[in-house]
Amino acid sequence: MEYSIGEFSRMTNLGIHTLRYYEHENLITPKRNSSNRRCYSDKDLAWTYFIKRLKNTGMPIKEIQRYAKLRAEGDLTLNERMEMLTVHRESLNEQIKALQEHMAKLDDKIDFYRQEIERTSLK
Amino acid sequence: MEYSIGEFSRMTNLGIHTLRYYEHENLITPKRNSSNRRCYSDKDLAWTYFIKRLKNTGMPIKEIQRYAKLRAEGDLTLNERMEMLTVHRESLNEQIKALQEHMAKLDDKIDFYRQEIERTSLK
DNA sequence: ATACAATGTAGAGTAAACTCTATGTCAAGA
DNA sequence: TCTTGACATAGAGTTTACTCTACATTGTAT
Repeated sequence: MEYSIGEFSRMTNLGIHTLRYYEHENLITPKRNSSNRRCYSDKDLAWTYFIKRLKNTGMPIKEIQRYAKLRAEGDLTLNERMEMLTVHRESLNEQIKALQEHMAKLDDKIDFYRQEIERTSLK
Repeated sequence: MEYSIGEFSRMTNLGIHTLRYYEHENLITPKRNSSNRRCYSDKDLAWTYFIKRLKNTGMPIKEIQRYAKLRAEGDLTLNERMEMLTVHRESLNEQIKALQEHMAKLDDKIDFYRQEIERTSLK
């Protein structure tokens, strides 16, 4: 299946402007039809979901760009891409650990507040 | 103990400019000495660490500002502050869950790469 | 007394990632 | 044929959170 930018925008929850911006940055590069309209494919869709995943895990556009470039170069870059993902995996792991630690401290603080409120009878 | 902005900057790993910016935004409001220099206290230090924690868990400055304002108003806002932290705790929890899911998908992808590289003998 | 390093303020500049505006093209329905 | 409405490009504007510049004071070591 092929989709217009409007359809694709609805499917991916990315604004039309954002999609054009991503294309400008060489992240998502749909085909064009005879009248120069963008034609997004199902492959573009899967790729877009992956881009969103990288973004949601804190990878900056510049680095996604680098990954996209390797991807466009084909199978010869498989090693390099795997390396990128492995490194990113490690940073994700550290992010999670850090957040869990923050969570524990936050819980301490909330407990402290509970006690304070009890003590000063502000319940 | 009291600290100059330079000392405080080194202790907190926040740039001098950032500290002045935070003061401008009413986040950290140190005392001043007779010649108008900032005097940061140990209380400011603990508070600054907490601010950093909120930031590192994705709370925007605007919201930290709101929290700081309540804090400055004293004990009568304990309830409200605890409420804020409880809500934030929930969002942190969801962040962690989302990251863990992303991690699982990333592992799948890395495995896929490993197989592809094996298959195409690019090792 | 003087140089110089740290600090003060006000305001401009930066980077990332969008987001919007102006203007133009084109296919399809009334 | 005329008018929408979706799409096109180029470039300007926005938001967040700093970060830096220019210039004036002040504290301290020589």
